[in-house]
Amino acid sequence: MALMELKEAKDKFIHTWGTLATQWGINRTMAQIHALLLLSPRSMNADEIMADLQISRGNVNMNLRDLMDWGLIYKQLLPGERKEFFIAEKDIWKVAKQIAKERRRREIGPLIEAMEDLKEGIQPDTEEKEEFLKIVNEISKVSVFADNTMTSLLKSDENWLLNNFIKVFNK
Amino acid sequence: MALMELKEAKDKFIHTWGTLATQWGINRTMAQIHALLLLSPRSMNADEIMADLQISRGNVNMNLRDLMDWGLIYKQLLPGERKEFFIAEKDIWKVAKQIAKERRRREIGPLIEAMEDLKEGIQPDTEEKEEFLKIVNEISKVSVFADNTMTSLLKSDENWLLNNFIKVFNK
DNA sequence: AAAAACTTTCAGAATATTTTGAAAATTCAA
DNA sequence: TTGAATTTTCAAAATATTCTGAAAGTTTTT
Repeated sequence: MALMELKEAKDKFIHTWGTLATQWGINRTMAQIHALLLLSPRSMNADEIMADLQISRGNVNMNLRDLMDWGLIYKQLLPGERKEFFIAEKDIWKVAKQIAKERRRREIGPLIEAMEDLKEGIQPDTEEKEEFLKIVNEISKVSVFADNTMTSLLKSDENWLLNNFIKVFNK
Repeated sequence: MALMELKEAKDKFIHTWGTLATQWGINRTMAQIHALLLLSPRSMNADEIMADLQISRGNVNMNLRDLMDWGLIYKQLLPGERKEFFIAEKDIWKVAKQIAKERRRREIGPLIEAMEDLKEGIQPDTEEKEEFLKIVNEISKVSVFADNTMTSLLKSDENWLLNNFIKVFNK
């Protein structure tokens, strides 16, 4: 890409972040607000975000709440200000961990639960039922494994250690 | 959940798989066809899938192709049959790896590329631009790390080794 | 207590995604 | 070849998701 001015690059960042997000099952506007706050050196209020991204108040409000649920932004009450201000977590490692954590909770958790339910509902008293349970059990095992792996990665704040482990594995 | 008959359990499995899939940004019908084939002891053709899930031919055709792109099902040409038959990969570890691989490719790849583009477009000749590049660089680092981690996990066919590593980490 | 400042809600509108099904294209047997 | 069987395409319809903006709710100031 050719040389860009800062404003242009920031817009591209916000736009790109929004587009990629839809590919990961995240709402585009939520991602754009997140990107905007990530790039903003100071906290912003709803009106500023509305003006910046040209979106409605309701939309901003809803997505700010979602972003807080995801643990990606914080509410900041400034002295002497009635309005609420929002600031993004700037430590990208924390951001990544937060996203991974949330996705683990939303994507793997329900899968494990659903498989447990199925296991409990079926008595393996025929060949067919055994076949079925075999698959359910396998999925159960794999999802518990994925869950554990995620948890481990998230717990390891010593990234260098993990990093080294990974490098060895790559050889 | 109370005791279920096999048919009921299979339907629940297919339904659940479809619902969960939408939460991970995957098309519901694609997931249902996948679930149906996972549970089917024999390969199925388009007409059978249409009848089973009550969906149109076009829909079945499109999603079968997507499932093949994901590497989750295979086309099977049976001798003496004009119709194409499809069979799912039954090894759940392979399925999980395939899904992880595909998501890595679709979700992390474009992110890395986008950040590289931004880095190239900006000259760090002002304080502001340096700030911006710092964030882009951080995201770049984190996504390359995530990419490597995924790759390592995928390469390790010796699951026991990884499993042990993970257990140690959990202590 | 009233009013002003601000946030939240939610029904309807706008947009995006998925699905249908008939027509076009392809494959294969005769 | 021809034509029957099968697969693929794609425009329009159905469905699902997201967004708007005005009204309702809340908090703070006077």
